[in-house]
Amino acid sequence: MPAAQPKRYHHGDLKAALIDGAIALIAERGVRGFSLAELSRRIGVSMAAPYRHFPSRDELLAAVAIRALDIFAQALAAEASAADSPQGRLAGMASGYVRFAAEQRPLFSVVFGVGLDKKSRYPQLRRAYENVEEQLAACVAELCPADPAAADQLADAIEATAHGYAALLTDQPGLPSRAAINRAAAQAARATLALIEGRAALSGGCR
Amino acid sequence: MPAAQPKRYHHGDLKAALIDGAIALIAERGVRGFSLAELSRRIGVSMAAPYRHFPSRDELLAAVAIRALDIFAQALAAEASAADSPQGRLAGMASGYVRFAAEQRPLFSVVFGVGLDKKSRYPQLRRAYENVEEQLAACVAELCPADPAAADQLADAIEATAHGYAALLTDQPGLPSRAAINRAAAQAARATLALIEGRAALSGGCR
DNA sequence: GTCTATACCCGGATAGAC
DNA sequence: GTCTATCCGGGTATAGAC
Repeated sequence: MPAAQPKRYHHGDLKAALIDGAIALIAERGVRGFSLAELSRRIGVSMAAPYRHFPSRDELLAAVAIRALDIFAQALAAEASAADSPQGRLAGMASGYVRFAAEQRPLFSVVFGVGLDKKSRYPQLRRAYENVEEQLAACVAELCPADPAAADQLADAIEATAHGYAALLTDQPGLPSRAAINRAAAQAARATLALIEGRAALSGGCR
Repeated sequence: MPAAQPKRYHHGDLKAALIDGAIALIAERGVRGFSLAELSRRIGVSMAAPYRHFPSRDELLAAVAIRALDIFAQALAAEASAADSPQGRLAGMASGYVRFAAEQRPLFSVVFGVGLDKKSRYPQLRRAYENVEEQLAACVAELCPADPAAADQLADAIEATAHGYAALLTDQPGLPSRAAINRAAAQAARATLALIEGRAALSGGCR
C-alpha cells in the first residue's frame, strides 16, 4: 500500500500548502509583513519552489483573496438564512460582515488591506467579489422590487456601512475583544435597519 | 540683509521638508512604498540626516498622520459650516469625509491605511483623531440632546458609513474619477440623512 | 546638523542541475 | 517539481568625521 505520510508536499500539494501557509503567515505578520521568502522557509522548501505554482508573489496573494472571498460569501449566506424577513436577513449580513472582518482578520485584510484589483484584474477574483455583493443585492431586491435604482443605492449604503464598521474595528492594532466585536456587529445590524427605515431619503423612491 | 534662499534645509527646515516630502512621496508610491531612504534622496540629504529629527521611520509617519488629521478636521469643519440644519451639516460632513479620502488620498491613507495606534500611542495623534470624531459628535448632539447614548450610536453609525464609502472608493487601485467621487460623496450624504431618518431603529430612543 | 561610510538585514526572481 | 546558487534590488539604522 502507498502508506501516505501527510507531510509530502513534494509531490503536488505544495500549491495548497502555500495558500494555507500564506493565511497563517498573514495572520501573524499582517499582509504587509508577508513574504514569499518567509513562507518558503516555514513550509520547508526553497524560495524557488513557489514559482512553479505561482508566477509571482502577487498572484499567490490573489489566490488567497479568492479563497477568502469564497469563505466570506459563505459566512454571509449563513447569516442571511438565519432570519425570515428581508430586513432581518440584511441586518444579519451586516453583522456577519463585521464578524468576519474581526474573526478572520487575515482573510479580510488580504481582500481589502492590499490594493488588489477586485474589479478587473483576474476574472476569478472579480467573480468571487461580485458573488459577495450579489448576495446583498438579491436580499435588497426582495425588499423593494419596484425600484431597481433605489435598491442599488440601498445595497451600496448597507455595504458601505458594514464595511465602515468592519474597517474601523479592524484598523486598530491588536485583536479586538469579544465584547468590541459583538458591539460593532450589533451596531452594524441596527444601522442597517435604520438605513432601511429611512431609505426614502436615499433616493426619494423605493417605498 | 540675510538674503534667504528658499533651499536651505541645512539649517533647521529639514524637519518640515521631511514631512512635506513624505506626503509627496506617499502620493506617488503609496504608504506601502514609502521609505526614508528614497525620501532622503529626493530631498537631497543623506540617509542619516532624518534621524536627527525623527527617531525612526514610524515616528515620521506619525507626524504626517497628525498633520493629515488636522487638515482632515479643517475640511470637515468647512463642510459642516456650509449648512444651516444639523441634518444638513452631518450630511455635509459625510460628503466631506469621502471627498477628503479621495482627493487627499496620501493623507487619508497614512491615517487609516497603515496600522498606527490612533487611540493610544502618542497623545498628540490621539488628540488629533478625537478632534475629528468630536466634530461629528457635537453635531449629532445638537440633533438629539435628550439622549446621549442614542447620540453616540448615531454618531458611530454616521462615521462608519462615511468611512465605508471612503474606504471602498479608495481601495480601488488608480485614482477614482471626478464622477465616481461625486457619486460616492452624494451617496454618503444621503445615507447619513437616511440614518438620521431611521435612527429610531438604532437604539430605540432619541426621538 | 549634516555627511560619508558601513554593517546588517530583508525581499523577489532566475538559471541550471538533478 | 524541487534544489542550490546567485544576482539583483531594497530598506533601517548607526559610528564617527566635520
